[in-house]
Amino acid sequence: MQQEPKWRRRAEDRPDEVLDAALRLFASKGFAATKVEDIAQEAGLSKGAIYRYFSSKDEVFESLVRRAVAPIAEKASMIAQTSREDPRIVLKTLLTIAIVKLSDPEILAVPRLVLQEAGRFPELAETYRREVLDRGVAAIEKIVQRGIDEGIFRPVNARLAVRNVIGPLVAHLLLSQIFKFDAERIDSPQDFLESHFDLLINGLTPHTMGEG
Amino acid sequence: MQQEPKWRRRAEDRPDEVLDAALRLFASKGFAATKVEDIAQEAGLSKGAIYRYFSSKDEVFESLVRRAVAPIAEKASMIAQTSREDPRIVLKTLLTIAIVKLSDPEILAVPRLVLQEAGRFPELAETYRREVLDRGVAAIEKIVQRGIDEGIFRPVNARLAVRNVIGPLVAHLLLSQIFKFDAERIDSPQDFLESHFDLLINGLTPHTMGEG
DNA sequence: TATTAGTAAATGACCAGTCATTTACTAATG
DNA sequence: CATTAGTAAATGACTGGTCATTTACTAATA
Repeated sequence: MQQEPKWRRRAEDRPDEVLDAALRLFASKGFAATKVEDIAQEAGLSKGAIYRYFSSKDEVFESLVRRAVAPIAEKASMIAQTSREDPRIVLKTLLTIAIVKLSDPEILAVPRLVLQEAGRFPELAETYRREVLDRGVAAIEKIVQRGIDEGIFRPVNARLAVRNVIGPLVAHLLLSQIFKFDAERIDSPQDFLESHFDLLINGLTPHTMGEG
Repeated sequence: MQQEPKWRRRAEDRPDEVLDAALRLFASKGFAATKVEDIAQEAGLSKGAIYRYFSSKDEVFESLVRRAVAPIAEKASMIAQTSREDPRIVLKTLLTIAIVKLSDPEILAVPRLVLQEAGRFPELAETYRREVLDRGVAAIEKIVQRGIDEGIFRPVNARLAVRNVIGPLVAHLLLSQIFKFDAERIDSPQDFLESHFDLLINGLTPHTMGEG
């Protein structure tokens, strides 16, 4: 009888599988604490085989980040030339998408890792800043500015207001995902989003009566 | 002629000096990439001497964090039973203090490190959450709640609103300090603070006319 | 069979932690 | 006060283990 082969040649799929495995491990244990052998095992491969596809452990990490960055960068650019809809709706849509995506630990892992390892991989951090942060921030700034121009928002500094849009989201993720803050009380993403959006829009809205 | 001694016995000062040195190095290169020998050199000591004061590299890190946490925990507790002043003023004062402190990279380094190494030091992260985050968040929540009770703020969910108070600050630090975002354009802490406070208070203020 | 994906074992750099030894300081004693 | 015995602080060479990377070989497949 013919034996099943002990392993198969699957050169096409290997690189992505290695990156998937590495992401899972880096996310839970961090870059330094993850051995190349761990990655190999998680990917169902031998250690040596990793080096057929990646020249070093560092390169695994860099590839990982670049793979994740590419689609985000595209999406952010599209948002920039966004629809003519009410900017309040656009903001809420964006925030909803962002919180849904980032509530998945696997997705949150990449920005977390970039942040974590920014010291050891300054070029990578720079790439991430340029491809993701710059574009994302620019997109939001544009939306806020349009709201101001259309008289829907007060004439605030749009660039600085961006921090008020994304900040609470970051804080929420930091507290709930990373510091396991309030793990018992259930602050659902929906509740948070409602609260944040309410405060944000109320803060941006011109209230024609002067302050007391 | 009498030689200067090659070293001096200064057992009193050593531990703090070691922690100072470690903080500087951990902050710039991260925990894993910092060798015990590096710390020793930075502290003007030999590697072996480190082990007279700390039983391991891990313990150096833990001591470092605990030393930094203690005074913050105290301060946060005091803020909780805060004055009867206008909660808007109290919030602005708090935010001002926070941004001034955290704009010093040496001070920001500790929460950054805790965040970075939360995976490898779960107990430490837990301690930090309990001693710093829980108390800080509770203090801010109390202030917001008082504002609501006194009719100065709208009846929002105070616990969730905390994220809108601290979030933009976190985002600002993340962008400016860590990702060197906008390093060329000068978004001074003051400008940011003004913008944030304006949006925050406007968001919290009840505007008696109904919307639209 | 030639080529290439893959394995498993070897290599060597690196580094946390140890320890035998040296040096600075202190206190007892004449 | 001078000598010296005692002790704590500090050194730096060394060790043992851990990995990232390399190499020598083997199995799959075109």
